Amino acid sequence: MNSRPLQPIARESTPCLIAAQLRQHIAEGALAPGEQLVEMEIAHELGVSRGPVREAIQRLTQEGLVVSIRNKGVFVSEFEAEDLLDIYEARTAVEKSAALLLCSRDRLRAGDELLRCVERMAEASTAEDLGAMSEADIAFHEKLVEMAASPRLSRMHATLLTETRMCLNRLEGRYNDESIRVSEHRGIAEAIREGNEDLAMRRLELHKEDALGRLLHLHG
Amino acid sequence: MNSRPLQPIARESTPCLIAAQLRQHIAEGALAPGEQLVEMEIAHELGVSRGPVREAIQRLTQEGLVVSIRNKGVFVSEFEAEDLLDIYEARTAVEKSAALLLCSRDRLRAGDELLRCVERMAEASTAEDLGAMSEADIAFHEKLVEMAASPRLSRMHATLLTETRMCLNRLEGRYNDESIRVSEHRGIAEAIREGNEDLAMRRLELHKEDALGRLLHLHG
DNA sequence: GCAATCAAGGTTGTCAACAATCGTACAGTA
DNA sequence: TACTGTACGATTGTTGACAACCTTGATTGC
Repeated sequence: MNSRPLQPIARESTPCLIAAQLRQHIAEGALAPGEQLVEMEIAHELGVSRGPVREAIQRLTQEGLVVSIRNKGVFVSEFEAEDLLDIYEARTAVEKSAALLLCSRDRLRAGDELLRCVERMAEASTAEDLGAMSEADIAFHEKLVEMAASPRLSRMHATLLTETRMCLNRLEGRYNDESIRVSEHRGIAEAIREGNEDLAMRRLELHKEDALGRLLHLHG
Repeated sequence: MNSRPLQPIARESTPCLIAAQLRQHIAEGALAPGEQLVEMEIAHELGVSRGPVREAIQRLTQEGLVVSIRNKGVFVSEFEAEDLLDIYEARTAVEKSAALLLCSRDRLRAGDELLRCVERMAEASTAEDLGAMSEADIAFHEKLVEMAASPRLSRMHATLLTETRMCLNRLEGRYNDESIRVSEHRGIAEAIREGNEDLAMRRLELHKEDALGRLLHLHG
């Protein structure tokens, strides 16, 4: 059944693996905003030298997940209300563009795939599993952009999604209208499936404002 | 007259300076697509060790300006027709979002500022200075996003602009309807100044398709 | 003539040590 | 008491050397 029995081996480089691990820790909140990342510490913990660690941290710096202060250290970024606005603004910009591409190319297949993501959200919602809920939420947006098959949009989106995860961590379990959250996503998926560009745009815009409303309400 | 007599000093780090220099060389075409960048060579040329150079190159890799092949080397990215589509798609996504922000915030000031950029384009056009023309073109788009005051949109856009520069280099002096190019930009600026969101969107979309049409015509 | 093998060269990947810089605590002085 | 100067600790910034790896070309055997 395996169409490609032998896949080209391409084990990722050490810095890449380290960066992925750190990224996940930050997204999950294991490394809290404001916390310092010490090169030597991480290096010792992973059993490698400072070089690869330094390279990994530098990637996170460029992604904006951590900020580096010369001769002082690197720290996990802290988000202000301003940043929340910016993250969601940028993310929506990318997703709108992706949705437009899908509408004019893969409508049906994309719509169905997204509806499948919505189903997983609904399941998590009825199970009242908030962690799975957030994961499914993220997965929906990831899929949306991924299917647009635009390397640059995807790359920009990946960073924004990590930042979104960081935001969602902060309000984990603190908001409760999960049904709205599910139906919003379903609305977007259906609009794309129907190829109704204007509707998809409006619903993505609404989704952004809704999420921001919730986040800023908790933040302020 | 000086409101801030003492500005906080913040000289950029060595890798940052190196990256900027390499980026410019790539954008200008001094480092042609496909060409190899050898760490040791660059290090020796700049009088530093491989460390900072490596860090700078790594930034360019993450920006997608160069591709790195393990144990072989890093090479300036080569663009296929597919990439041209992707670059302009992503760039327009960012610029549309920026334009919307400007429409609902800074309309008049932004519009005027952009019209000033258009003036510089027009001057370059009458002087038939194609280099200045391209620079003014880029400056217009840079200003557009910069004024939206969104750090994330700006960061994404910066990379896309460098890639755009690389594209424009290839057709320098090979297309001639400069008046259309100027009027397209003027149209976008005016739509923003008037706060006409729909019109601005349509004109940005048109601008993208026009540019792509020219580029792909020369490419294929 | 052709294929497989082997060696050489070059490039990146990794490492440990050293230098530069910054923040802080503490003592000294007006 | 408040301010200045100084020494210390910690962290990053930088360097040169070494190891791993891939590519390439020549050489050998068939």
